Amino acid sequence: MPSLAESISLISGDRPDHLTLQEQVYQRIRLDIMTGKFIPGKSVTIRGLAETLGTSPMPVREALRRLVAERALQLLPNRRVSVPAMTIEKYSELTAARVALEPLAAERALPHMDDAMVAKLTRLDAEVDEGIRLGDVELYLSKNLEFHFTMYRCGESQVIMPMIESLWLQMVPFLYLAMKRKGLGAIVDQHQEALSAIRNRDAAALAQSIRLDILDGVNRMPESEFVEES
Amino acid sequence: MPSLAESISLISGDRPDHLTLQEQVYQRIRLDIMTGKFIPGKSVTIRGLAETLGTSPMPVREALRRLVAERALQLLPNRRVSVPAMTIEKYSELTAARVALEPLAAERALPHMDDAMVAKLTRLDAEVDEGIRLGDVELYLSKNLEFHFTMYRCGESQVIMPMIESLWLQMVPFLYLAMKRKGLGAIVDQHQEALSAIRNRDAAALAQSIRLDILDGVNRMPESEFVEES
DNA sequence: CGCACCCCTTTGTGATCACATAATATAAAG
DNA sequence: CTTTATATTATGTGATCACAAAGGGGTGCG
Repeated sequence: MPSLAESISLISGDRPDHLTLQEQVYQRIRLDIMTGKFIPGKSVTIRGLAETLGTSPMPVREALRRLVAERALQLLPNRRVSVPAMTIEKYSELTAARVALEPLAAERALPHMDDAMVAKLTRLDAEVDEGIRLGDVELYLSKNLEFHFTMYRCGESQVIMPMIESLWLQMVPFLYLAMKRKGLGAIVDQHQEALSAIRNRDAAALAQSIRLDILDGVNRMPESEFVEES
Repeated sequence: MPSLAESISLISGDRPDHLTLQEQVYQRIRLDIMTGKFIPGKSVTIRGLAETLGTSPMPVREALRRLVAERALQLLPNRRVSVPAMTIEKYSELTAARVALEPLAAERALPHMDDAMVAKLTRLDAEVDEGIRLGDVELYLSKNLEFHFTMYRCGESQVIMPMIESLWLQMVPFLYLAMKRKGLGAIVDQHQEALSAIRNRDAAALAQSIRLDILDGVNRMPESEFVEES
């Protein structure tokens, strides 16, 4: 199991006891989506996936429907599903929504973060840097995801977290493919600033560092990566 | 078909051509949820709903799963689904998320609103006031929903709108029951302020009026309406 | 009177089948 | 060779069945 799979499993309810088949299928398909295994626009079929995964069409059906509801997949007018293509408009919307919600999640998490959590986040940030240094897209994306979600989860937000998860579910597949094609480049983040804001118990500074972290990473996306229309 | 039904159908894709059975079942169950037809915490069964709606369990199954993904229903550890009870923490989170997203949606919609839209919103606001004056919960909730969603939809936001829809889906059932029990009272809103901000093309003023509109309505909720824990 | 055990029912999950529709390949006509 | 018409296949949707697990109820024992 690749490293990205473990990190992605941080998203949304990982209840090991609750291992219904459709849940496993859901996790697997979601991982495949986030690591660019499906070509955007090309429709995925229930029976095809069922045969690949060695199950009946039933669990696949429910997993696909759930992923459509979470906006990781789109329902075409033909009733078929596919990975949606990324447009500039959608990307800017995703960014705007992230800027609106993630600083909020970080602020709500701050009171619940102790020294051990700061240490854990510091370690994760080091691994993010390692990924950047090596140009390892999987490592970078997985550890960056872990950094953000580990932080936000401290807030125990039952409403805001699922929304952030949905946003990443829509954003990551595109980032994965774009970075795989263009390389990581000289990515900068605001993790250090966020960490020192946490240590100082400075909610405003933390929120601001998260805002900048999102916008920093985003503005480096060349236009050539997007498709034309919705 | 009651008035609330038509307004609620403003939420999420209403494609009349696309009338698969599970879609109709979904719309119907969603309406029942928002009008308090299910007791929070009491589990709803697939077969029970199927019998009530006169279909096989299949479409109900998919509709329920979709509503769970949209957070209108919750999945209990027993694999059963129920309308989640409202807690103070959840309500404050819903409010925070609304304050974060809805002003954003309004700002994005502003450039696309013409005089006809202002006239339509003015008419809807009058109907909202009528609902308040009559103490008609259904009328108030449906027209208030229409007012907000008609405005936000002008922005053609494909990412932010579904998130706002999910928030209302979680909020409205609770409001419905609380207002039915306690009455509308002297509800105040910021619709007039929003309308004049639109006429002046003042994005900041519009965003602020939406913020206040959300917080105004929210702070009037007595604590006695909530349940104890999550 | 309270509590544990057992039986019957209900329920969610997964598999299989049937059908209508959309997609694709094939063939015929220009 | 292109294009249109046709036939064949593939696909989503809905229904039904099988099964294991959870719920509920009643009885017997402590």
